[in-house]
Amino acid sequence: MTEQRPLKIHNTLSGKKEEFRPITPGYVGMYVCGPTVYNDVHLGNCRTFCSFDMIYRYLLHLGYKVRYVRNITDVGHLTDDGEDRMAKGAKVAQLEPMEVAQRYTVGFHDMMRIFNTLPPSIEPRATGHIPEQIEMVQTILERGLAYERNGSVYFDVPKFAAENEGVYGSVSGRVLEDLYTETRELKSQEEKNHPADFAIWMKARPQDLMVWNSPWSVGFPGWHLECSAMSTKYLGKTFDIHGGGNDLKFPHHENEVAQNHGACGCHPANFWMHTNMLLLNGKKMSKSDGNTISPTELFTGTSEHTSKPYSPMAVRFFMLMAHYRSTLDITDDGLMAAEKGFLKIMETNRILQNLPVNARDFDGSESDTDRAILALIHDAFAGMDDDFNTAIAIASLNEMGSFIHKLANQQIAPGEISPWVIERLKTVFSTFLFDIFGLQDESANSNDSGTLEGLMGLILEIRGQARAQKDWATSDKIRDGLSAAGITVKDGKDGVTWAKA
RNA sequence: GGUUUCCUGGCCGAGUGGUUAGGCACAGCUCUGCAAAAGCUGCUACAGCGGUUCGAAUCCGCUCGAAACCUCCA
Repeated sequence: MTEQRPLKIHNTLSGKKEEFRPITPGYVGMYVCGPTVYNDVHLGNCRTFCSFDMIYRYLLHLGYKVRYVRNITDVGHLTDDGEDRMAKGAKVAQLEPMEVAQRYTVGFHDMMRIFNTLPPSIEPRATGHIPEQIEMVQTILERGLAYERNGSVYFDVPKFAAENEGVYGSVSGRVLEDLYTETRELKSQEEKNHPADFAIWMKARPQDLMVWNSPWSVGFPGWHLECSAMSTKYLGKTFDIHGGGNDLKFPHHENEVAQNHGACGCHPANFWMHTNMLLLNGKKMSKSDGNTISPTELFTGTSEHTSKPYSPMAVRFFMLMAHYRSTLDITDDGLMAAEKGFLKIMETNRILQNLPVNARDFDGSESDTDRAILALIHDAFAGMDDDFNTAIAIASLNEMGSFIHKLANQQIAPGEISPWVIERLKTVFSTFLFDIFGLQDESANSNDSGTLEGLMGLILEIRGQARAQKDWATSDKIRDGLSAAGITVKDGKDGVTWAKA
């Protein structure tokens, strides 16, 4: 493994950017909390997973061997009324709980594919790791950090906090004393010694459908336990990066740390990364209060919040324009700007990749233009190295784009940019756009593009003949007709090109 | 109520003690048969009030406003 460039990552534990050093040089273990599959994925999930997809891709780009684990939660989440989420969905739809999980897992995977995210290395399911979770409960009990009450097992937060100073609260920044006084009055908490305690094993009630036998009762594992058990199983007791949405900091991640710590006496992850929320109308998107827009609605333009459909890649680009730790407000104007920006940068890339590289033009020196472009390339990577700042990288690419267009328009002389710099530009652009940002050229990607190319070639040839004869009526009729069909004709100095609008 | 974060130009959004981020929109120009595209130029902002500093949008304090978490949520 060769030396990696210094990479800075914002660590929730310290609240600062820290230089990233993997436990094993060249290898990265990354765990990201995945979706609970009891409903269609919503956009907020997509932003988080797109962000971590970009992070995963950049780590790969840097040459790391990454084991990326992202779980599927198909049991254990309790709803407000204490009912298991999977069971609730099942009752509504008259389906087996696992049938519900399966349906939404498939839907989730479809959506991830639409957003062009790479699949994780391992995608463990909570229901597939019940024995591991039971084992962990046992270990925690043996270490005296949990207690059994009527068949349920609760994690003893005060005891844990007393024995491990500074650990509980390290993720969420919460002060233990505050927790005791702040925790709201919740029903059915009588069994707990302390309001801050949480269940690691729940005894089933008659209405619970997804249950397993355990030393304590027939029941099911607590919500936070699956991530502890599965991250340990696949990444080890301590691994490099643990990620998830901001809203999981408390209680989920805090309790996860407590469990891992309680079971093995060590901190599970060196770096905790949290993505920020997607906002709609200035507020967090939320499943429960209806302030939401689904990815499908975004793609079809059927939401009241948008004026037109936006393609998946336009949406992905929209997300990339903001830093992953910033909140991102979804607005129609913002999406429109992103869509334009996306189409333009893809077009710039197409022009760039078609630029001829003529070695004879190279006079052997490094021009000011060369240096300017090289500086921009440096900026783009420096932005990524600084906590994955995609906004900086995009800004740098746009500035490179200006040079590319000028070169293509012969507004700067071909000799002003060295051939090797153009080659470098080509590599940098495709690396960023496709490998790191995970974008796809949607216009190139339709099945009938070959047919379309042929048709367009013919049509534009006819138009060219009309123009040569100054038959503007025919020429404009073709242009307007194509425009109406969604194709923009671009007359350039060296001929005609076209693009889907 | 407690904890934390944020407030950037018409809009979206980076950044951060001293230099125009970038995009979108808009205006003018170049090119063009016209238009589009592309290029060039213009638009130079950091919620308010104090303080620190040679210098702050960037650090500190207060105020206003917003958001997140404290309860399932990415």
